Amino acid sequence: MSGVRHNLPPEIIGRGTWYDKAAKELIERERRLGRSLDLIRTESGLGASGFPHIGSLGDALRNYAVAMGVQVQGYNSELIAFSDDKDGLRKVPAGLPKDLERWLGYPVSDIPDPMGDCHESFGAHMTSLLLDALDTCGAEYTFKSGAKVYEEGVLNDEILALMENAERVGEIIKEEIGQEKYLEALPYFPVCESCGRIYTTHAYKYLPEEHKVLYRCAGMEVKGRWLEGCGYEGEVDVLAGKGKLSWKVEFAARWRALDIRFEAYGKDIADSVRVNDRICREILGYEPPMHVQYEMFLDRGGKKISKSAGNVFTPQVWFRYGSPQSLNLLIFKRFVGAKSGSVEDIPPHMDELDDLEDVYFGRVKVKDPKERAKLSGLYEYCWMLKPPEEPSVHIPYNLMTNLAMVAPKGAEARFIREKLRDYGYLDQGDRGLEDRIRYALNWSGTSVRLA
RNA sequence: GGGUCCGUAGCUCAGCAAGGUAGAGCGUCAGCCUCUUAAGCUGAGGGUCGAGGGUUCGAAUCCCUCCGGACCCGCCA
Repeated sequence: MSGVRHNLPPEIIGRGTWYDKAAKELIERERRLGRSLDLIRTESGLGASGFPHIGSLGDALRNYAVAMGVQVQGYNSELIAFSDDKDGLRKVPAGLPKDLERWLGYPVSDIPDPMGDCHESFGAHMTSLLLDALDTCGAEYTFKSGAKVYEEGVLNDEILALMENAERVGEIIKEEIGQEKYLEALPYFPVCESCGRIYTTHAYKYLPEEHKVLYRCAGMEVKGRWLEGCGYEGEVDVLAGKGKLSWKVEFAARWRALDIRFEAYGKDIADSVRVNDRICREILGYEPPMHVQYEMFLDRGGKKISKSAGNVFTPQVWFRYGSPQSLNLLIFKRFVGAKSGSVEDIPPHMDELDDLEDVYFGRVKVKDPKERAKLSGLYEYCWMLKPPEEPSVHIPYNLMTNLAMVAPKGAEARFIREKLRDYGYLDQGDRGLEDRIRYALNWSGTSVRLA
């Protein structure tokens, strides 16, 4: 038996992807913890204080993918999409009127919609952009508004526990990240009763009998800029939904109140998650959800995508040039690694999705069963486990854009279709061709304008 | 100060979860095809997998150390 392979042939888990492995680990962990397996929830926090970019969508989709993996294993799951719309406005997003500055520090759910009166608030508008993208991508979720959650008192048990143990909370925060602020301050931001802002208040004393905090509107430095408080001294019932928990403890409260079992997060909030894990376990007595940390989306130059740098790349931009499934592919194909997110990524992902489709439909043979399962499974995840019955027509994206660029004005679609027929691309049908033509025309139109 | 990721062909990267004969695209070169196009097809060349150690019958893959590059946190969220 010398020289033989000692490894047993690997069992393929679920659809063979990373998500299936993670889902299996998650279920095993829950089983070990002795918790109910009736409904396994994952969560994603939706930023509501700026235009959602590709990274915001990525967070939600990754967490949704793990929920799908749980379903593949035969269990019920659900993604909670939690809008952080009780957060204050810290900065006026690029592209919006400067006079929004007067709303800095106000909860985004209290600021009027600056983009017409189509939504009930600034936060609602931003949130809806992200939810639209999730819908387009085919994700299913249960939506929660942070502001409403506070109003409805969903987190009240947790808020009481945190206030009553505020001293211990402060110690944990100091131990984990060295920040001493919460040795003094309570981890709660009241909305100032006088001026309406949330980031200018400083909660300094808790009255347990009345479950109220005393605060003063003292001002705070936000994003390198001093937000002057109005000086008001007041008190607020922490169970009345007139404020919010600091992020240092809010995750923990959400996890327990909403019974969250898994949450992936970007490395920018790694410290916060570490603190929240301890708060959740030690103060709230709830074993925190399983976590996986992922890398941020970077642009082609390796820079963090930021609104101020002007390299914002939104899901809506992607959908102009590529299919929702190709965007899902960008997000799903690697979970933890760094990745770029720019328009340059669209053509290769459109082509790569075609390759995966060939594997899924057996038109391309992959010898290694593990490899085949992984590629085929990735394809299914890109379609949110609802892949089409028939493959679409496959045409290299570059060819499409090339034809689009030379097509005569006014007859582009007909020209492209005729050329493709001549080239023999349409012999097997033209399923999905209309979309591909639209993407290519959008692409070439933009390229021409840029040139 | 704390943490994460990356380093594989000229370029951009995949492969690493779950160890089993180093891959793709682009570029280059040779040829073919085509109604001119950043189009298409066939083939070729090209890599001590950042360095060193460890585990192993076997390491790009797992572990440790180091080097180089980048990012995040140390305000707030």
